[in-house]
Amino acid sequence: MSNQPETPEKGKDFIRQTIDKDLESGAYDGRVHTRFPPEPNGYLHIGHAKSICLNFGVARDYQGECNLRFDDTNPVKEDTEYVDSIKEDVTWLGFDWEDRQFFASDYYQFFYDVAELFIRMGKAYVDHLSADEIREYRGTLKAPGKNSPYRDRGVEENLELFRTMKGGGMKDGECVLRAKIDMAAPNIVLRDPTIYRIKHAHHHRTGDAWSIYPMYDFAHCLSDAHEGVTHSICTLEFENNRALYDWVLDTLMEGMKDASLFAENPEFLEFLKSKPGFNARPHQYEFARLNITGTVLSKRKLIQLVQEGHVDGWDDPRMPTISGLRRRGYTPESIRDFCDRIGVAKADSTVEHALLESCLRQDLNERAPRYLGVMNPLKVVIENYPEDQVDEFEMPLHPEDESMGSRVVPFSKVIYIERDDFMEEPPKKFFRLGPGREVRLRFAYYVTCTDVIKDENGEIVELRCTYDPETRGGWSKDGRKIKGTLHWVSAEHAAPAEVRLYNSLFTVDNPNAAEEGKTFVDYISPESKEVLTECLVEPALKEMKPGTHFQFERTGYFCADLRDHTPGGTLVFNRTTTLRDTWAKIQKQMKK
RNA sequence: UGGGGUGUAGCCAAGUUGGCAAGGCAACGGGUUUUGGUCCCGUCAUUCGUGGGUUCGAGUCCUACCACCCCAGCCA
Repeated sequence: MSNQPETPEKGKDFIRQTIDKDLESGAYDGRVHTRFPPEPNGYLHIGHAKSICLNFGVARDYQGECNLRFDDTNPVKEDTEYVDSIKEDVTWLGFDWEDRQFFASDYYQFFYDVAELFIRMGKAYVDHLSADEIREYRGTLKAPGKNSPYRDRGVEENLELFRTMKGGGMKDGECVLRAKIDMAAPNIVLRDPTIYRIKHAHHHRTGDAWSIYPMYDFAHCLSDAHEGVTHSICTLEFENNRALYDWVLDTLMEGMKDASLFAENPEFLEFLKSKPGFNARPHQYEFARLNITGTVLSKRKLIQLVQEGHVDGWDDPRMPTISGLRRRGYTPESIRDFCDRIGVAKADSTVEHALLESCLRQDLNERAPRYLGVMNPLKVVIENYPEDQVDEFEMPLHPEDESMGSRVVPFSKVIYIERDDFMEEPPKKFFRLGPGREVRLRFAYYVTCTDVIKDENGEIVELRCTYDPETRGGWSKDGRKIKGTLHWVSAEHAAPAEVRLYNSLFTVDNPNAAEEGKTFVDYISPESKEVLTECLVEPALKEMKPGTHFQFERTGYFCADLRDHTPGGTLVFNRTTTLRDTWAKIQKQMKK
């Protein structure tokens, strides 16, 4: 990966600007340390890719480090299936956390020790109010809350209760540990937030060792500091939580000043002092999460699509998940380029899907080898071509990159062309094949249509043509102008293939904004997936490896399916995206 | 008693000591082309949410408004 910014003159995003200032002022002794902190409760999607590129990108740009940390503080939602997929996706995107793979659950004992410290400091208490009561006592957005009757329990009582919670001696929901801050705080996050709750649940890593689990706000900042993270980057919806992030860390650092609080546990104080993160603490910065037109990017909605069977799993090529994009044929390079181009800012925004496609096409145009494949075959017999003759044409795999080499494509008397490339009554701007017209067969010959054969329903079933032997290779000495060039396959040599055409999953730009009585699933497009089973492709594709990217000339970019394609067996190709199609654009304009 | 944020072109987004509105995508013209692809050239903000003010000069400073987003989980 290049360390050179693509456009050096482009202004840095606000996070990098902040880091520049920190570096200038000597903060963190010049260290830059970030982390990507997914909760292992779902698959990663392209919104996560933005965060991954930011966090790992910042570390790369400043010769710092970026940790992979699984934020697993809620055992009922999390599973190892997700940690495996997350690791695979981050790696596939091209990032490396080296030996810094962590879990919040690695720090459970540490969190617990901090909680006891807070109790000793009089900064936390066990509350026996029910969940409903806590909500009532919290007040509203505009009205202050009121103190819990348990708020002023003594340190010893709190300690004993908290230890009972930990020891499993209480039922789920019986009580919680709360931070003692301010029930009248204008920021609701600060109204004595819950920091520990009781859950007798099996954790994917710690098993049944714990019956209490810390809340995000308590665990996250402590994890950051524990790992020596300097810049903790998250999305906008956590802006309000920053006050609590700061409170927890500042309270801990305040506590570190009083050695008497550590009388029972002096080595804990030493441990804290030895960690840079508890001396120069991390700070949180928030950026706007990614939205893209024509798709949904919320975990809840993505799960719903999978569970209700609207798509064929997390890696369905229509899904905006990393695994879905991968299977669709997106490259990591194109996704990284996209993340670079959209920028990082604080304004809520929705990026047009066209930008993602543009990044994709730019990358694939450079690297995808070209092949010939016919989606909807129309038989063509070349009447003056010798019965048993087979021509072999050597065709370049890439028109602008000779180093990619070439392949040989056989040609014979009976070929297939694309049905859309023939019109019996062509309009003015159509310059493909029609009765009496001459076109070029790519890298082969010029052919002229002499006859159209139809079945009893009037359906065109076959074309008769003649070819000009003087145009071998697809070029004529006499300088004859040929407007159209068609792709083709030799009937005798072609391989059958299944091609899956994918379009936008939704019919509207913003499926999230559903009308009265509808939800986003009501906007799923019936045309999002179309399976073509009668396709014919050139023989070179028979041995293609799953996951290979290529272009069917004049049709689009494709990818051999990761699951269903077998070299030498069933050929299955996914359409990653179409080529830019000015003919389609002209057709649209003509309809108007 | 509400608090926290954000408004620059159709979509992203630079713009940081006030000095004459980057770039990308899209769109639209034109050229090249054995892919209606690619590539190349050109057009696309007299104005920065709105109104006042300060100043020789304001997207940048002051002020008053407006719009949108987030927050009342024992989710993250």
